[in-house]
Amino acid sequence: MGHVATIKDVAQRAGCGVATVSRVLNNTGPASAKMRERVLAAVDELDFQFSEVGRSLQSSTTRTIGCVVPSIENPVYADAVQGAQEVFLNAGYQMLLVCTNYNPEIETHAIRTLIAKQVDGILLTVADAQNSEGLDLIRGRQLPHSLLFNTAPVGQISWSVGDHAAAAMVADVFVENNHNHTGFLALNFLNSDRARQRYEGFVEQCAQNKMAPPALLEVDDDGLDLTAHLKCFLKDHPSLTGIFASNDFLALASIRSARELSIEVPRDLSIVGFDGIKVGQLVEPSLATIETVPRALGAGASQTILSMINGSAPPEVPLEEKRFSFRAGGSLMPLAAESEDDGKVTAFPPSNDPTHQKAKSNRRDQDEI
Amino acid sequence: MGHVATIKDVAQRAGCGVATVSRVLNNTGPASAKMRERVLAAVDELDFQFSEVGRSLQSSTTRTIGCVVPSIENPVYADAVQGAQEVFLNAGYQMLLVCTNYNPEIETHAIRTLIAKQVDGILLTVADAQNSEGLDLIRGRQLPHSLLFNTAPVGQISWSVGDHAAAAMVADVFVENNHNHTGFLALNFLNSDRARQRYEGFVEQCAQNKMAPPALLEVDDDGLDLTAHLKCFLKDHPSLTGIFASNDFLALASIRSARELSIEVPRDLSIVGFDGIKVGQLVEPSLATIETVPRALGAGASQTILSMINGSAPPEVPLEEKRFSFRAGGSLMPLAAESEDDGKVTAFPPSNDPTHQKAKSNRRDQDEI
DNA sequence: TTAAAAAATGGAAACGTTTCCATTTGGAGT
DNA sequence: ACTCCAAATGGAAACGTTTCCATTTTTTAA
Repeated sequence: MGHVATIKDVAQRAGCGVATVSRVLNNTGPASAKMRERVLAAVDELDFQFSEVGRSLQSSTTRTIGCVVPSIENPVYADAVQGAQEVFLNAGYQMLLVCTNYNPEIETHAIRTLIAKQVDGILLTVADAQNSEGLDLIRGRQLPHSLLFNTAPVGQISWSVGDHAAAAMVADVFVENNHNHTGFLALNFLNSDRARQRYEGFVEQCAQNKMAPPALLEVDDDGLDLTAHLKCFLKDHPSLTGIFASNDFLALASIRSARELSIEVPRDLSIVGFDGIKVGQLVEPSLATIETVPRALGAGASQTILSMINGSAPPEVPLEEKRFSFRAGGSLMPLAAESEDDGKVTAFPPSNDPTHQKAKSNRRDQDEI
Repeated sequence: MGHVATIKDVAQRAGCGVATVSRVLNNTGPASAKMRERVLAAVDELDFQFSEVGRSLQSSTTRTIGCVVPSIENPVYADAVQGAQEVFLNAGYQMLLVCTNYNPEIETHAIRTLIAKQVDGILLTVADAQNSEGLDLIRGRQLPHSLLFNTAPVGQISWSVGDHAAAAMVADVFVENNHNHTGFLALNFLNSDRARQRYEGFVEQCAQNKMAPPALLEVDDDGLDLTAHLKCFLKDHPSLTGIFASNDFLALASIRSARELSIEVPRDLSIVGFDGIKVGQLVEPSLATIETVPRALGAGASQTILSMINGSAPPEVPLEEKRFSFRAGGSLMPLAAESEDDGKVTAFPPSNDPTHQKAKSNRRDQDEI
């Protein structure tokens, strides 16, 4: 890597001062046609390009945005990050990406480094928005930023799904389909405040709907040993007819595990996912789920940050009903209505017993195309 | 954002010169205990943190790596990027990510900007490794870099899957299962040299195996109108019994479309995918596919770059057989052997006719757990 | 032709570091 | 008390820009 040309080299070659070169190249301030030409020629000959580092030092702006998310192996984050990246790129910003793997220490350290690198803003999904060292750092510096996916503390901007309300909607869907005994399947709560929000929303709305309190199955890794967990879970809760999985992968894995246990979905067990990943529509049965718009959230949050930087009007976070919706699918089937409808359901046929043939309404008209 | 402290502020507060502060904080050079303490106190009081911009200017190193990929909506790239990011982060580097959307202009522009930002290295998947303006730029500056997924031009390092050989393996699998009339399903070739490599490898090995030359179905978007395309395709090629989809999403979409056309997979049509995405094992039928190790490739390529930077020994690109393998799955079923085995197959029962009941070997023993 | 105004140009400071080198300080040995 | 040496310290230059301001050149008007 032989010496790479600086503005001084250009100036020398063009026989002028550096100020002139700067003016010509940035089109700031006057320059004679002859000078302009000589400078441009020199630039060409030397293959000169400004050093953004020098520029950043002088302008105290880096045209770089930090982005901190738990993981992009999860397509929800991947989509959001890509949406954000696109918005930033169009605005002339590049994006430093850090995946924290749900590890708060990495999160804090990454944010610290991003601040040191003088990013112009930070887009982030933290493990816990109520208690994030990194977030405090950012606030302390008054750095333009926006939360993404996190449910924001009061007074904070956040582009979130609306997990509480979305989960409540799932409870409503279950009750409409006569499922009163449900379960909630989650990856370990420690990971994220989103999972907790979903659980809370679901539990509360179940209560509201006079459904049985949902049983909780918390698994600690998304490996394929879900089958064993599921088996125990269903044994412990024989009256259970529907499971709300806190994300679509978990939902798909559940369907697979159920199949292995000779439990047919949705005949013996209905399953509803969360996120609305693309592949959910390709499989059989198709996945009933909460459809979200991660890309739009990512893009919106980015625009919020950009507007903070250039002082323009920030975009509004869309209303909740625009941020999620229920997507029907073959993994959820209505249960035959019980005799007593609004009271507490007392005796319930054990639906997860594969030998027990339930009234088999063949309705699959939901969203099958 | 009130004035953020610089090393000068610290020096002033500690009552010493900036050089001393630098020495103390970087543990480079001597400092008395008393001085050390005063500096540390000042740092604490002022909440001082070095500006990496200033550092970069002085050291002409940014501890930042550029990463350019087509898209992270594709989990293959997402995994690779995340693997890379992790390696970089552990080595103290952060990663600037650009998604090009398969657009060569964005690619070139992004690389130009990354160079201007003085990244210490670039990890990239280009649209066409044989002809990439951005790649030329990088080579011109002799910037540490590594290709990822691209099949490298001679003399170039690249962490690629080995698409040609992997696709050839699919041809072998098909022929072993008595599928001689196959099709190749691709997203538009213009997108990537990888798709072309796979097609070539498949075609060549089909010829090698004395199979019929594969029919090509090139679709231009991964929307859900694949059904119409597939219908035409199967009508045009009635003897076709197996399809090699150039990625797993396409494969899953094909299975879904087949289902819509009342073609049962694998009974009426076998399908093999490419990539080995996680969800392929969760669905029914499970997806026969080429399993790849994108995360490992991303990590390896990163280490290559790091070794170029610090002069250590670069890791070896693993042998092809370590980089991909065939994963059996329910979407592929052996065909009943034909009478003439090695000659060209002449008359073939139209397998895509759903009324035509083929010998139904129920073998699903492949990798079903 | 000359004066005044306008345009073009370059020098130098500033941005926040690190590091070289010269200077000062502190101790140990006499 | 003095010398000598090592340790500690600070000033200043350098990294690559932009921009202020002073200076030089050109143009315009009289």
